[in-house]
Formats: sequence, structure tokens, C-alpha cells
Amino acid sequence: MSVAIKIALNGGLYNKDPQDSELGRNIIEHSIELIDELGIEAFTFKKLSIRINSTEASIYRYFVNKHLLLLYLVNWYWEWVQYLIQINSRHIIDPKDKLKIIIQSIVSASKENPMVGYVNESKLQKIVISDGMKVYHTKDVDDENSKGFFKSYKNLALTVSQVISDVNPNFKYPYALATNLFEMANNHLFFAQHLPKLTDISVKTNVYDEMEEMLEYYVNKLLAE
Amino acid sequence: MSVAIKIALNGGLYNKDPQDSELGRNIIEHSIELIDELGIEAFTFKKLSIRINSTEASIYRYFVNKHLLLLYLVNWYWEWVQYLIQINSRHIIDPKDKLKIIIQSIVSASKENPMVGYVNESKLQKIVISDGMKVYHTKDVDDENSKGFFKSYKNLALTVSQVISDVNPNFKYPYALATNLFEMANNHLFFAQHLPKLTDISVKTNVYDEMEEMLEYYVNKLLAE
DNA sequence: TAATAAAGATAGTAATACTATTGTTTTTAA
DNA sequence: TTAAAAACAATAGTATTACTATCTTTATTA
Repeated sequence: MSVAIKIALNGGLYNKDPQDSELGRNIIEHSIELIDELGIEAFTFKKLSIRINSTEASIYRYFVNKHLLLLYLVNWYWEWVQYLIQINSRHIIDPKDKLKIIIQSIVSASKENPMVGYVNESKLQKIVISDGMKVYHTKDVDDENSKGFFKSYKNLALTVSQVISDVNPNFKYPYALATNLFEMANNHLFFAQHLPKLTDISVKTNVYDEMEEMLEYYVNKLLAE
Repeated sequence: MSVAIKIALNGGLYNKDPQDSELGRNIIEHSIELIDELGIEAFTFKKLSIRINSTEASIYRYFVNKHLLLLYLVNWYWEWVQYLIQINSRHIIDPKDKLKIIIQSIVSASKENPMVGYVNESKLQKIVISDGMKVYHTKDVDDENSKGFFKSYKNLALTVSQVISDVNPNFKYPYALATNLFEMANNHLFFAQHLPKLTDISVKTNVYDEMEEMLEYYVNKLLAE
């Protein structure tokens, strides 16, 4: 049995907490697999219900629709990154070192030992890279934002922006740089694989190492006084 | 009658070139309006056909589906930005000044005088900001990329990366910085409006001016030797 | 053991994303 | 100028999606 980490997520994201039942955890586990395989567009509750030998109606008892399920997964992911940053930097005082840990955690959130049995962090990262930004690029952003559905991401941005400001209190764009680090990490891992002309990162070497190097170069240059 | 700029786009993006007929131009004009109003998810050919007093079948004669229509519009936009950069920087020699023009063109592509009667550049920019990245975040990227469907964006990245390398030939990430400029411009205009906690740009002042300032600050710091 | 909650089975609906066919204009070219 | 061809409109039809509703079975708990 795996260690019982329970990630706290906004209750509005689900009808019934999937972490609390076998079926719920099954939905999480196999939706990650299926979205990874099909992409969010071709993924349906029908297909998921067949995969897990259940029914559409049963899945609807947990999630209002696939958009909210994706939002749940994405929030889960950012909470996971936040958690990794916390444990990996808990004894570190120098903000520069802290920022290094943050970059490592963002880039390699999937490399870490999986600690929640039913979540495949590596596949989840792939989903976040491919479909993550779709959760807020909708006509419902404002409404969903007011319900706190993007809290995990905003919290992480806050955490990272504070470390950025600790490194250089005069830097004018700590929030933008924080989110830019997340977006760059995800975008360029995607570009390296699918649109190599849009990046300098190459899949021929270790993409993760290259990504870390690039992000470190970025923050060092930008935060130099 | 407006000046006849014809933007050259990959023929695989459409069944029948919409620039060549009244109905085609109507489809472009009103799809921009309707996608801006509804977002790409709720937009359908049915709704568009009603809006322009035509039929679904007629629209399908021009575009295979709404995804390809969006791809057409997004490519159109990046060609437009490329065009703006070209005419605005045609007499400029210093690469630093050129980069400044590039930033202005990216951020304010919508502020320019409209030169194509049936394209509302301002609404088109809003679409690119909200839905632009969805065109390549699909399971068909590789296939569509091999057909040249992302050429306009890649061309622009090439153009900008060359100027970046002219400014500082030792900078290791010219392509990444180029795409990062586009993505930042779009993302943070979106964040400023909908998720202000994710950015330092504020809608209270002139967002476009602030955006330009931020991007200039970024490139200056990053490209300083 | 009765009550209750969770899950499965089944059916049904409106909308979406198309394809196909036929008829009517409009354009063009002989 | 007229016949042919292309463009467009009108209509119908299909499979899939994104649900909602209801009813039955199974498991849990009081």
C-alpha cells in the first residue's frame, strides 16, 4: 500500500471526492491514462466508463463534465509541484538555491518517485504540457476563477514570485517571471518533441537537463543586479 | 474598396480559397466575430451559417472543419504580424532598434490600421490570445506540422531569432526567446484581464504600453553581454 | 434486519459534426 | 446567346457526444 498523501483540492471541482472511494480513484487513474492516449478532445466519459468497466452515469456522479475533471487533474499536478518544492527546499535558506530547487521541481515533477498509487505523475505531466492551458482559456475563466478553481496554480505562482523577490527585491516582474517559468518549461518540452523549430532544446540530448539549464540561465540573467 | 493585400497561406488549410469569393470572405469576417463572441468551443459551422444566411454545407466547401478554420485564422494573424514587422522595420539597420519594432508589432498588431476589409485585426488578436495555442496542442500536431500548417508561426520565429542573434551572437536560446516573446505577449494580456494574480501587468494602466515595457526589459537584460 | 447509500443498467434527448443529394442561381466560355 | 459548369442553397440523414432520468442491484451501517 502506498503512503496516503491526500491532496487537498477545491470542493467545487467535483461532485463527490474521488479520493475517497475505489471507483473515484479508478476514475482518476484511468482518466490520466486515457487523456494521455487520446488527448482531451477525443476523451469522453463513455470511453472512460468502458475502460474501467463502469458506466457514464457513475462517472457523472464524481465529475460534472470532462472539463472539470481536467481542471481537477491540473490542480492536482500543481499541488504536487508545490509539495515537491516544499519538501525539496525545506532546509535551504539561500533564495538562489531555493530557486534552483524550484526549477528542478517544475521540470522534473514526473521523475520523482510516485507517492500516490493511482496517479501516474509522468503521464499527468504530459497531460499538463499538452492540455494544461486549455483549462483557463475558456469563456468561463472569470466565473471559474471566482470559485477558486485556479487556486493551486496561483498559489504556486505566489510561492515562486516570493523567492524571486528574495533573490532580487528590485526585479519588477516577479509574478510574470514565475508563471513564465511554468509556461516555458511546459511549452518547450512540447516544442522539442513536436515543433523543434520553435525552440533551442533538443530531444537528442537529455531534454530535462537542457530545460533546467535554460531556465537557470534565464533567471540568473534576469535577476542579476 | 480596401487595398487588396492578399495573404499567402498554405493551400492545405482550406478546400477552396476563401479570399477569392464573396462567401469566402464572409466566412472569414463573421467567423472572426463569432469565435470572438462564443470562443472556439461553442462556435459551430451551423451557428456561423445562420449568422451569414448561408448553410452548413456551403461552409464545409471552404473548410474541412472548425479546427482548420481556426488554424487558417491563426496563420493569417502571424503572417499579418510578419508583414507589420517588415514594413515597420524596413529602413532600420540597428538590430536593437529592429527588436524594438518587433516587440511593438507583436503587442500592438491590433492597433494598426486595418488593411484588409473583411478581417478585424483587433478581434483576431483576441482570438489568437484566447485560442491560438489550441491549434498545435492536439494529437495531430506532427501530421499537421509535416503538411506545413504551422509555417507562418515558424517563419516568424525564424525572423525574430535572427534579429536576436544579430543583437547578441552569443545568446544561446534565440528561438526559445523568440517564441517566448510571442507567448508572453499573448499570455500576459490574457492574464491581466482574467487572472491578474499570474502577472504584474495591470489593466488599470495601458496594458499594451506595459507589455512593451516588460518585453523590452526582458530582452535587454537577457541579451546584455 | 431494515434503511441508506453507492454503483450498475438502461433509456432517452438535444446538439454536434459531419455526408449526401437534389435543385436553383450565377458565372463563364464556346 | 446559349449551353455547360461551377457555386450555392435546401433538405435530409447519420453517428457520436454530452448529458439527464429512472430503476434495479449490491454493499454498508445502524
